[in-house]
Amino acid sequence: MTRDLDITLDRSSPVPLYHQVASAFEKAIRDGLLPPETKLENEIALAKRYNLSRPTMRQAMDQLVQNGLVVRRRGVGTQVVGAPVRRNLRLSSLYNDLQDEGATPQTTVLSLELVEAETEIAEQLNLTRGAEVHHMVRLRTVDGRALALMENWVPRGIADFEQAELESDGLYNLLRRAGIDFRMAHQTVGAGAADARQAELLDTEVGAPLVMMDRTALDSRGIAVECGHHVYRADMYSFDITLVN
Amino acid sequence: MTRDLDITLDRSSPVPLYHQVASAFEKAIRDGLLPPETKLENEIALAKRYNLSRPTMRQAMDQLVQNGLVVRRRGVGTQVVGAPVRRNLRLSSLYNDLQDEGATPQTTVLSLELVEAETEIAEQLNLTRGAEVHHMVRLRTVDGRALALMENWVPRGIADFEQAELESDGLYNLLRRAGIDFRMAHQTVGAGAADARQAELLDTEVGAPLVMMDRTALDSRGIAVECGHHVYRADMYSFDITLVN
DNA sequence: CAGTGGTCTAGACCACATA
DNA sequence: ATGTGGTCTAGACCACTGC
Repeated sequence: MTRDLDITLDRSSPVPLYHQVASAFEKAIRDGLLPPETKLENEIALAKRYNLSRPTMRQAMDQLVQNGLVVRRRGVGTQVVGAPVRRNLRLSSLYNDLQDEGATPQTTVLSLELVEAETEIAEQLNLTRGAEVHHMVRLRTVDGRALALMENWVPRGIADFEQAELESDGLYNLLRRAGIDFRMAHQTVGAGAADARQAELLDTEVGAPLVMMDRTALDSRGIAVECGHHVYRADMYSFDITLVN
Repeated sequence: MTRDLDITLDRSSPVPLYHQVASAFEKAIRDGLLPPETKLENEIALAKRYNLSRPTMRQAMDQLVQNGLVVRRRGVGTQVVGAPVRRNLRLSSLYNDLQDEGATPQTTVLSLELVEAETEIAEQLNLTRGAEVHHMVRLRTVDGRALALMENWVPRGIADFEQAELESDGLYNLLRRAGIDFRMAHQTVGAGAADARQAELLDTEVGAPLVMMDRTALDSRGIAVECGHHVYRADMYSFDITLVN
């Protein structure tokens, strides 16, 4: 049934106990120590085993459920899911595949300027029209092959931008270093055909299918701090989503 | 600051208290009673106000956070998010728009048969190759306009399929009625170009951009019960995603 | 410093699934 | 009948934020 995981808890660590436990289980599942469909001990026994209260143990299990690693059934128990994230049917997530193989992504800044927000952007960022925003266009390549064309807007005053930093660390790392605490993002994923400019930059044909993604990111105050419009070559990128409940 | 929401709790209801509270707040936020950036009372006061313990009140707030309606900051408080889900930048979620306007979606079953699973499908559903699966192809239209071509597979023995039921109620409702308790789904969203068959059925041109989605759905036992490959006209459909944390 | 959310405890009762 | 997860209580201490 359940092997006895050898979990060592550090009660003086700043890492919450439920997170320490959840991480240990997560690792065990990913490493195959707890194979698919394995039934876990019940929550009370687990709590006792690791000297935790039941609510704390439950919080750990909640995290596993949220991450799609286990499934709970009332009156029955908790099991490791039978079907881990599988590779795609017809869609190729080539970029991820490349990453796994140690390919080197590179980013080139095509444009970086301070502009007045158009109506659409102002709405996205909850600004008055004409407010100043940083606008940047970047091209991402992997092993020299064009992957994505990324256009982003950030309200003035949130951070300073330098081309070199943007190219070496990425937009999100730069913003995080500027003190932004991301909490939420709304994304829309669709498709479209490449226009002349996109086709040239992405080294493909006019009319070629592209994955299109729009995003608005909010910080810990619930305020929009960034929005972006990204297009990816359809043969090199796709989005993976796991829904729970 | 916080208006006093008039929430009536039914302690004898099978609906959990935290869910009753969360639903009331959710409605208040969506109705504009609690405008964006409104600061809520602290958790202890709220618990007291509604005669709940703090953990129960917290569970309610957790649900609001998870749904992207409020943001919490330690030492500061809880606020309604400043940027509710906005309309798209360049992507048009036309299908949703049509739905809002009361358009009538319709489904036609193009094919429905019991076949032996190909390797790819068998892997998706965690079956041995050659196991029998129901295979169906459906065309969805909205107000007579072609929207999506949907191909799905379900292991034999899970449910019985009838064309009429599939067209009137949809696949998921049919499976739910057969006792399937969906818990989790892995989705991959990408793009591609229409081939001849897709172009004809979706009333578009060969090479036209399509949104492509692959999905595997798991039930409460964590076992794969359905997988599908759907393609949508790019000018009529996109996926909305809200990420938290 | 005061106020907030984040974590944790030690129980309790209930609804549901399975035998 | 038994065992499971689902819910709920009434506290406690801590870490962080802002004044």
